Amino acid sequence: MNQITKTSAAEKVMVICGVAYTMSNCPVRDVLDNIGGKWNTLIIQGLADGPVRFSALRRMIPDISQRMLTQTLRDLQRDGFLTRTVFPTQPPSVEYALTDLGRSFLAVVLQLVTWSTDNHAQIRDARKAYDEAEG
Amino acid sequence: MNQITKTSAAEKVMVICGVAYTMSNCPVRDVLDNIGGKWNTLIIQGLADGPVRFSALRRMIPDISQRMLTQTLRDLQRDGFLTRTVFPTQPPSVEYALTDLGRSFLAVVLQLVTWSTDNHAQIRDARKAYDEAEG
DNA sequence: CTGCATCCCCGCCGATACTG
DNA sequence: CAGTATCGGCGGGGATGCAG
Repeated sequence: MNQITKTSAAEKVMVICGVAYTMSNCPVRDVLDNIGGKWNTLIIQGLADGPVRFSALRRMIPDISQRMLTQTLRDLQRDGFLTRTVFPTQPPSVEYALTDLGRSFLAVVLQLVTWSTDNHAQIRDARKAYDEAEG
Repeated sequence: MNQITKTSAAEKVMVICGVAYTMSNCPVRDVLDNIGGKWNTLIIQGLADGPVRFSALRRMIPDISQRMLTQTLRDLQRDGFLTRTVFPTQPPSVEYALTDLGRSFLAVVLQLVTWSTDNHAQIRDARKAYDEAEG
């Protein structure tokens, strides 16, 4: 039987591709958090061409609040996707850059972008048809 | 300049890989909604081997509430990832199955799973190192 | 320039109870 | 069996103001 998640006596367990994980140590969850967030993938893409300073990132993604920029950058740094280097200038400047892990992840993100654009029309059509049918 | 999103006079615009979208018609957003959700990818994987009935899905993913199962299935159906077929038995039975689009999407999800498991250890280590350094 | 703290809204999601 | 309806918590994320 192809069981995805199961509830054992004490601990919730999810089975993905035949391997069991708890909800808290599931690798897919860890990655999903870095994909599902509103700004994560945009920031990753923003760093694709090399190190970028904080204020430059803000200009690249004007819609983001600096609160979310700071927070998302910290999350991504914590997970090892990017590095943060502070230059002791006056006023200080901070540069963010993808790590090897981050570049590897960027490849996955770009595949996602490719698939999305390739199939966007189909999704929109399905959505429209569904909404018209149900009302 | 590699601008990701820009704010024009009236409408917020995001630029991904050189192409501009509004926040509401962005293809990546549409797909991200189907990836970032808590249960979407699990359900997609649950249907990998063929059509599955509602109650069978519940058994495959015991942690999910039937509220979220119903809702996520409806969302995925709306976007054209799966079909819903009702059999007029007594009591009624409903079968869910991936569409071609859904199977295509499943491939993306599986690549995500692969990348996650391959790089899980590295992420956990980075996270641990970060937490120990900062406190 | 970069970042933190605070307030607050809103949508996801869980729990529970009820229908054809 | 396969839903729907309702309530409520919790967290993501926006707006604003302050600090080094």
